[in-house]
Formats: sequence, C-alpha cells, structure tokens
Amino acid sequence: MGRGRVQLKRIENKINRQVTFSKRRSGLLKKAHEISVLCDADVALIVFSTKGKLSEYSSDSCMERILERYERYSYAERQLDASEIEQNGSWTLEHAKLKARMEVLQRNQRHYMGEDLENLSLRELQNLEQQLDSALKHIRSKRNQLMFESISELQKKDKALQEQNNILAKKVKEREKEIVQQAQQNNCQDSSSMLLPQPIQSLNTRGTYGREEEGNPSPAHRNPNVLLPPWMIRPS
Amino acid sequence: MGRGRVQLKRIENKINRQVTFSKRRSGLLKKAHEISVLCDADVALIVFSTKGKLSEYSSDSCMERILERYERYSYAERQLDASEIEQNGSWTLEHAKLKARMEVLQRNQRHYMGEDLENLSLRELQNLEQQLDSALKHIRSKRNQLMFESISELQKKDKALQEQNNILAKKVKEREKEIVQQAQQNNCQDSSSMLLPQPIQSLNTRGTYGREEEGNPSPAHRNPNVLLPPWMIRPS
DNA sequence: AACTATTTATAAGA
DNA sequence: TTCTTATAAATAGTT
Repeated sequence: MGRGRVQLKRIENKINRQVTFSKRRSGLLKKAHEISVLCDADVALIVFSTKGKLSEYSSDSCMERILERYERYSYAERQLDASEIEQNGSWTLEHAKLKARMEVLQRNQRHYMGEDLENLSLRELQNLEQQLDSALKHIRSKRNQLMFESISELQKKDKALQEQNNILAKKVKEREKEIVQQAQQNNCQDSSSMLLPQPIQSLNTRGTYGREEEGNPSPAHRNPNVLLPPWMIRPS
Repeated sequence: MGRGRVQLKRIENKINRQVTFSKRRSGLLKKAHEISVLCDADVALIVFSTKGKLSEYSSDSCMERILERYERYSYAERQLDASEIEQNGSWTLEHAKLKARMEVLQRNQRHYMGEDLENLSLRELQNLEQQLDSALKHIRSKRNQLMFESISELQKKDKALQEQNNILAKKVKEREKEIVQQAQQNNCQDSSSMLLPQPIQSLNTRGTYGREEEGNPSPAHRNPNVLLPPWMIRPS
C-alpha cells in the first residue's frame, strides 16, 4: 500500500526500516484493537523493534491474563504432565506454573548477573547489554542524587555547628575575662591563656571535604568517620 | 476498507462477526509477519476468537522465547494470588515459600533493570552498580567473542571464494584465448574483449567490512545479506 | 469462496 | 518527526 510494490524482505536501509517500522507498528496496533472490538476477540500483541524497544497491545483483559490463557491453552494442547496434574489435584497446576515462572526469572537473573551466557544469541546479548547499560545509568543517577542530598545535609549540620561554636567561643571569652579579672584581684597572673579553646575547624564551603593538598590532611580527614559518610572514604 | 465505513463497535450480527473475524484475523497475521520480516522485529500475536479458538503468530524465535523476553520487561506482576492463597486453606507451606522467593526474585529483577530504586540505600546502590558493571563486562566480552568468531569465519569464506574466483578467472582467460584464436582463424577480430569477467571483489583483510569511504560503497555493502551477518549491517 | 467498490494503509517524497 | 499524496492493499457488502 503505497507508491510502490513492496518485497517481503528485510529493508536494508536503516532509516527506511525505522520509518516503516514506526508506521506499520501503529497500523498493526490499530488493527489489533479493531478486531478485538469488532469481533469481540481477545488479542495480545507484543512487538520488539530491532533496537529492542517494546510495544504491546492487549484487549480489555490485561496482557498477563491473556498470556496466562495462552499458556493454559498451549499446555492443554500439548497435554504436558496431564497425568500428574490429575493425580495431585488442581492446585498442582498453579504450583507447576509458579515453578516454571520462577525458573524463567532465575535464568533472567543469571543473565543480568552476566552468567550463563553461553546459550544466548548475539541479538539477545545486545539487548541484555542495552538494558543493563540503561539500568546502570539509572542507578548511578540515583546514587549521585543520594550523595548530593547527603552533602547538603552535612553542610547544613556544619553551618549549625559553626554557629554554636561561635556562641560557645564567645561565652568562653567572657568567662576568661571574668577569670582574668579575678586573677588580677588575687595578684596572680600565670593562668592567663590556659583555658582558651581551639575553635572547631569547619568543613570548607565548596563541599569538597578536605584533601585540598596532599600531605596536609585536614582534621576531617584525620577523623573521617566523625563527619564523613562511608561512601566518601573510598575513591570509587 | 470496503463498501462502507465501519463503526468501531462490536458487530452484533453473529454471522457477520464471524466472517469479519476470519478475514481480519488473516489480515492481522499477515501484517504481523510483514513487519517482522521488513523491519526485523520480534513479534508475538495471540488471538482468541469469541468462541475461544486460538490463533497465534510469532516471528523467527518461537512464541515462548518472545513471551519470556516480554516477561523480562513487564514485571508489574499482579499479586492477585495473595488473596487467593489465603482463601484456599489447602495451600502448602512450600507453595507460600515459593511465592515469597518469587517476589524476592522479581524485586531483584526490577533492581537489575534500574527500576524501583527508591528504597535502596547508598550501600545497596553501590553493590548493584558494581554487579551490573561486572555483568556488563562479561556480556560485552561474550559478544565480542561471538563477533570475532563470525569475522574469522567470514574471512575464511572470503579466502576460499577468492581462490575459486582466481581459478575461474584463469579459465575464462584461457577460453578467451581460444576464442581469439578462432576469430583470427576466421579473419574476424571484433569480439576480442567481450567475455572478460570482472573478478569478484574481496572483503578487505582487516575485518572492517567495507565502507572505508563514504560514497564508494563496496560490493559487500550493496548486497549485505550475501556475506554479512545481520549485526554487521547496523552501526549500533 | 469469489468478486468489487470503497476505504484504509502506507511508501515515497517533502 | 510529521505531512502530503499517489498508489497498493484490505475488506464490507454482495453474489
């Protein structure tokens, strides 16, 4: 349907193939919907593009329901384990299905962990690779988000501690004055600077958390567990 | 498409509905096949008629394979069975355990796909990241292995074809000589170079498979299905 | 099942 | 990607 007759073979031009895919996919989905409505049929349609992108259509009842129906039907057709099922009662069927699905999940999981790749085709490997790649991106972005949140929280805490620190330092100075005055009153001047506290050093304000120069570790680095979250310690 | 416009609603006349179903079903199956071939897509189509009769189509890889692949994508598993289990007191402990394990697997799977990361701690995210990273390495190495195998196989084939090609070229030259001699014998010299064949151009030996320069496509590129495996065609 | 008048889908071009 | 348009294909109603 179009300006030229079309050969039923793979379209080699990539752009063309992509465009045709897009058009035909929407046509196919439309027709799947139409037959399901017009003829009251239950339809499930799953399409993976070359690049592995999924499109799906399912009529009224959801996809899983239709797929289950399909499994049931094809089970019945193949009459697998029919005897076993009848022997052990109806729940065994559910149990068997559960087991089968679990096996699928486990196999997938192994694939996600990069194991058990021997039986995969190049195509499947590529899909897996793409999926994992995008998953990694999500995970890394999530991790970064958590890290930034942690950083800004620490900075807030830092600021609060600074302020408290200043207040305390002032109080100490006042206390010192009182002592000095008392000492002068008692003619005894050798205790002058004994109680002067070292102000607590702050994190720098750029969120870089020390190590500005090698060989000159900041206090935060000498005592990393006090202020730094665990992920800050490893280079990763 | 037909002699009248059609409303997108259930056809009430039973006969009509059945006929339309039959026609449209075959159309739908055809189109599913076409898109799978033309656009190199993986398609699964399941249709249950009103009466419950099953029709199905699946591209190259078998139905089960595609459905598995689908399951990998769709993990929005219904937990309908949970209530069912409690209703039915006869469920064994083992079954419940199975169910629980499956949920764990499903959650893991979602994590492996970079989904549902909200409740993970930074530590967990890092573990996940490391695992996926190493999985990706395995997968990529496996893919490379497959690709190199394919390449060396193609190179072998290429070499063999080259040799055959040379032999044929020699034969043709000899044949040409004979013809020229005959022509000289007949005092007729205008057929001199008519049968000189073009030797078949080889793949280059570095395994780069043509397209060394744009605008000068190699013969392998003009006829990719002859020598190239599918993954060599896309740049991906 | 076949046959067509029409509608629809879509290939190619912009 | 989206729109347009000429044309191929699908199919509704009919035989």
